[in-house]
Amino acid sequence: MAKRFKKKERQEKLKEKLSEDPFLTDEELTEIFDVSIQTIRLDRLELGIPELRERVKHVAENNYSKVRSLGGKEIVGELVDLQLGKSGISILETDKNMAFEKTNVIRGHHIFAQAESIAMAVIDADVALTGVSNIKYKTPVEAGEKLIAKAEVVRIRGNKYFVHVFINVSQKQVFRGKFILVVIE
Amino acid sequence: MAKRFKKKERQEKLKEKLSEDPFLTDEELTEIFDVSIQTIRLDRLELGIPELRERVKHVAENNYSKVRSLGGKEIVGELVDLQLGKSGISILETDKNMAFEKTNVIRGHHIFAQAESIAMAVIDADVALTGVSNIKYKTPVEAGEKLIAKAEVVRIRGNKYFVHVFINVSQKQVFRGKFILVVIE
DNA sequence: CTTGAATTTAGTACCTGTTACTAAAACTTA
DNA sequence: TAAGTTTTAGTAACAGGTACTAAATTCAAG
Repeated sequence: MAKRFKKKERQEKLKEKLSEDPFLTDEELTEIFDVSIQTIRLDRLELGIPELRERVKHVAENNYSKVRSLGGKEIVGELVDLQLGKSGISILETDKNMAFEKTNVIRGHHIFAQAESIAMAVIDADVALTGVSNIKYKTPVEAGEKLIAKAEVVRIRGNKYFVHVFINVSQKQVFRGKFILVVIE
Repeated sequence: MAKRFKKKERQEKLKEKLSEDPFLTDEELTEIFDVSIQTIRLDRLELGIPELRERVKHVAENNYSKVRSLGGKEIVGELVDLQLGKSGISILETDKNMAFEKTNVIRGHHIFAQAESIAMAVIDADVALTGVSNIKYKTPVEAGEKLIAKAEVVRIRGNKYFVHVFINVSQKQVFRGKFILVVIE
């Protein structure tokens, strides 16, 4: 990696490199492009690319909230109504990060995660999800649409809870699922 | 926030604070606990908590790969075998981040995401997930276990693909699901 | 009340990865 | 060859630290 490009080409490659790996220091870039560190800095300045620490911080910040809302301990979506043991409603605002790039369609597991987590929220206990059946994605959801999930406990048998979840986007149903949750004592 | 604690209590709170918000500088912590910056540093040293930049970097690094594997464009899990239009196998190493804190049981949507994404991978096209049925989580998966997902295309009808996915943990089946995928032209 | 240990504070030198700035050198191109 | 562009060199300063030494303060027990 010691080929010398001229300015424009180098700056293109620089952008590319940094979007691939935002963790590269100016010094490491020096070696990649075989120019002085000043040149790298001028390039970053011209391209409006912030310094390493800022880049890392952005990656961290973006994903910090993402992790909290998908994979974190909190429920996916915002809980707006809850009658413990009976029913609950949550709202999830979708965005581009949850969608396929080309089609802008929300990835299924985000919808599933909302459904799963509202189902668990209505049961106030340590719960294991052991069975789900009869899931249906009725229509694709686009980034930006607001998902409203309603969960209802329909039957309790021993430590097993049967919960139905329906998700709507402005009156139109986009998802339904029947969950079987097992409470762990 | 200017109450003075003694060492042990302060260190407990410090750990808590930083796990809530790892972006706090020593200086900000000084204000929170109303002690000198040296004390904060001693505390971090004793508790083995790295400096701000390291913390931010860790958040960024963790999520950089996490986002690529959950929510990102790539598939969830590692693709180890693929016969396009027919079948595929992926492996997902689970960890604590994917699990419930108390029970150490992997959250359902991670398993679902792996299943969904291997199902989509076997169909080489822009695909929308419109229907899933007959999902079953047979046994809870614990953090650290390795999930092996096998997907198989069982029927094609027009632009609809019927895919079965089975996920095993060391021979034992933990999940099965039937997906209906619609190819977008 | 005093002595000794634990705890906290103060201060210095040094580190990394930078910004901001000045100035010189090296190459293009007319 | 002169002028302009691009690159390099070098300096001071900054944030957010580490690592270390030493002094001041607090606390507990005799």
